[in-house]
Amino acid sequence: MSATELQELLHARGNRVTPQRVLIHETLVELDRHATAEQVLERVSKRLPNASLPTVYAALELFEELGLVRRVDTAGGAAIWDPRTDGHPHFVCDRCGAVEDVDAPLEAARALSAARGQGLHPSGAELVLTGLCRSCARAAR
Amino acid sequence: MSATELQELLHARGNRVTPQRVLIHETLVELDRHATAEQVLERVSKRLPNASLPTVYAALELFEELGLVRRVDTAGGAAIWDPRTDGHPHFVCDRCGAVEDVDAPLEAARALSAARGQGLHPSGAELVLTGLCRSCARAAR
DNA sequence: GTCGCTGCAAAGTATTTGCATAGCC
DNA sequence: GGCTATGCAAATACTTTGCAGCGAC
Repeated sequence: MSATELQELLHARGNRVTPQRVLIHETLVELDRHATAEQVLERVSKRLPNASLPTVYAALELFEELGLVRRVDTAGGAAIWDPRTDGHPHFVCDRCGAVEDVDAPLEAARALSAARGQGLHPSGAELVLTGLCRSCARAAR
Repeated sequence: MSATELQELLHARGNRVTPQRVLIHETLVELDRHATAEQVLERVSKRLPNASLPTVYAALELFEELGLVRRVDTAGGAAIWDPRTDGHPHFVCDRCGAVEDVDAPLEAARALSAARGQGLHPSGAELVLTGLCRSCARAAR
């Protein structure tokens, strides 16, 4: 998504186009990879030294409503914000907490329809695998 | 799992059989439903007034290693501990945070093998759906 | 000019850790 | 009796909230 498209999206909802929001969005696009709020701030701070963590959280939450990012909660550690729009599973290392994308489709269709059958109104699905990442598996041996 | 089996399992690993552990396990079996650490403590406290939250966490973590419960992290809210041994998806309400079991199989086979193909060593999978629960969907209208 | 957004500080929530003591083995 | 698990308190990590001032529109 371009900066122009972001502007239109924000205007359409009556939200203001602030340098912080533009920059945070740009950072997500540049990273092209999930990141924690802290990591986003780190990059944003280079060009906007006074930016704050609450602002980053507010912007990410807004972007989530806009469908631009997905928030993924990883057991214990910090949540990650993923700019990939396709649903894909994530892997979280039990030992070091590292998060990695898993290259596979999501396969949540049956769960979603089962949930609807139970009277729920699901809008999203997250599949999180846990275990040991490469380096931690090696260290454990 | 019976209390006797728990004892054997603990002994086999060199862990002690304490009243707290037995009671926490019993509570999980009685509940037969996912619960937060706080909810477990609440019930345990009725019979063991001095029981503490750190002890509950320690026991739940131990039981997780023993394969007796699964920890499920729900966005933002407290983690839940699920005594069901079959993998099944969970639904978390975006608005009120309520957690509900989804009655469907897990379907993580492709994700698991993809992860292995990426050199990871997955040992578990959690599928979490988000959206609005019955009452929140009704309130939103 | 108005009103939403930001930055700062502080609060809040969930979970973990340090340490002395109790109690299982 | 030795040593692990417990209970208490405090620390930690992450995220959210309150509020005054700034700046987008």
